[in-house]
Amino acid sequence: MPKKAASKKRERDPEGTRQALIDATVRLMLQQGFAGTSVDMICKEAGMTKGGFFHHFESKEALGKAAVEWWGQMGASFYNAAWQNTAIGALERLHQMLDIMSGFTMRKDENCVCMVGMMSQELASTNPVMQAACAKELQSWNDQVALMLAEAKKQLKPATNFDPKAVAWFLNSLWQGSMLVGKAVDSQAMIRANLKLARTFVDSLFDK
Amino acid sequence: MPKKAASKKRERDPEGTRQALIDATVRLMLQQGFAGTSVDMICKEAGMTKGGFFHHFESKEALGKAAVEWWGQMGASFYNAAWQNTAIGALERLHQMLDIMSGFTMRKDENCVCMVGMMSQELASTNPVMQAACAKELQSWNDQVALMLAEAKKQLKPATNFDPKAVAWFLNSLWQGSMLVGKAVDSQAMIRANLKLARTFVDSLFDK
DNA sequence: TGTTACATACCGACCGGTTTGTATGCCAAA
DNA sequence: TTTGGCATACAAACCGGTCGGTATGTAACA
Repeated sequence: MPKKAASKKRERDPEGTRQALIDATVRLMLQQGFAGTSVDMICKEAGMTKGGFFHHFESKEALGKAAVEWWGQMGASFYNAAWQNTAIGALERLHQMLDIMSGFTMRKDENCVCMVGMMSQELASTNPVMQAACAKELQSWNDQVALMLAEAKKQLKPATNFDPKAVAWFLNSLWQGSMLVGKAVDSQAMIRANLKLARTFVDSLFDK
Repeated sequence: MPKKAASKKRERDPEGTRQALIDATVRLMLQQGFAGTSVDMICKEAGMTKGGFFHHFESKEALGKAAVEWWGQMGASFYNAAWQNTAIGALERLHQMLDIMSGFTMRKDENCVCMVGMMSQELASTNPVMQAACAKELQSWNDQVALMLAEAKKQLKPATNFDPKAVAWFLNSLWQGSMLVGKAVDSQAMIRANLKLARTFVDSLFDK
């Protein structure tokens, strides 16, 4: 969403340059992590020089934060197809979300990995700024899922009482862990199998 | 286990020095990750100099591999209390394992984190040596859990048929993801809640 | 037992290259 | 003519790893 209407053809496109830097960061850090990715590499990947980079971001950390936030928005825009689907019941929405997640494992030449999970694992215990940024994204994902679970509880008979937020954290953790383990054992099929089991777990929360 | 009886007092202790380097590595990398931890820092932490370090390990990567392997042995020695407990049934052994995992969240001044998970997340996609080392540890954990699940299947009536290995990967992923998310949102209680839900999930695989 | 010969454990200076970040200046758009 | 976007050049610290040297232990042999 550009702040000014891009009516004229712009030769200079600071907003685009900034986004190009974020895109390059995501691409590289998803492969190599934060510390393993240098500002020089990011600049090269984005077709930019260091001076230009530091014009847009005051530090590497600030860029990392921006990249995590962008990843969160990006993700939400995918998940919204399920989250906002008021045409179907809450449990079906959860199913649809799991299908979307499964879809992430199907892309050719692109592994199913998460920027938030990677930055959390690497930086959460030493970098408060990045930790807060990651926690925020995980929180908001969780809130959405908990919302659906709470709604499903109203629409259906829960088999036993359960805490929507706790179950959401369960699914959140499973998802992050699946991507982590999937990368190590190099199996996207395992991630899909996990999501299938997650579906039966969610179903088992409700009667019938 | 020294090769020769240590009857005399030894001033030099290469085995101990090597282990001290591994210990220091685990301590530091658990906080800062692989790339975020320099060889100099490790040497300082272990009270050793760089020259000495490279006498014991040919590279930083070799040390990382050794640290991951040591972590795997360390973990197995904890889990064995459950894995090898032939006095109880397989499902009870699974319960006991989940309790052990829960215990990891209770330690003061020590977060519940995993060396294997951290190295996987950071290095699996760029460093084949570390990826293989991590995959091996995750595999062997999984094999042990799958074994218990298969045995439980024989001892009890499964509610529905399930694949022990797939369920083991599910639990493995949940466990890794719980530690990851727990670090980001700074909540060991959430990890414990996840493990409790894992227990009900495992129980739901069997009738009654 | 004393001596010689050698292997092992360890030290710390040093190397080339890379790191994040800065200082400065050019050039096009407003 | 001013301002903002970007490039060039540079700084100072730090990186993994090497190297020459020393201290310590062991084995063979006289």
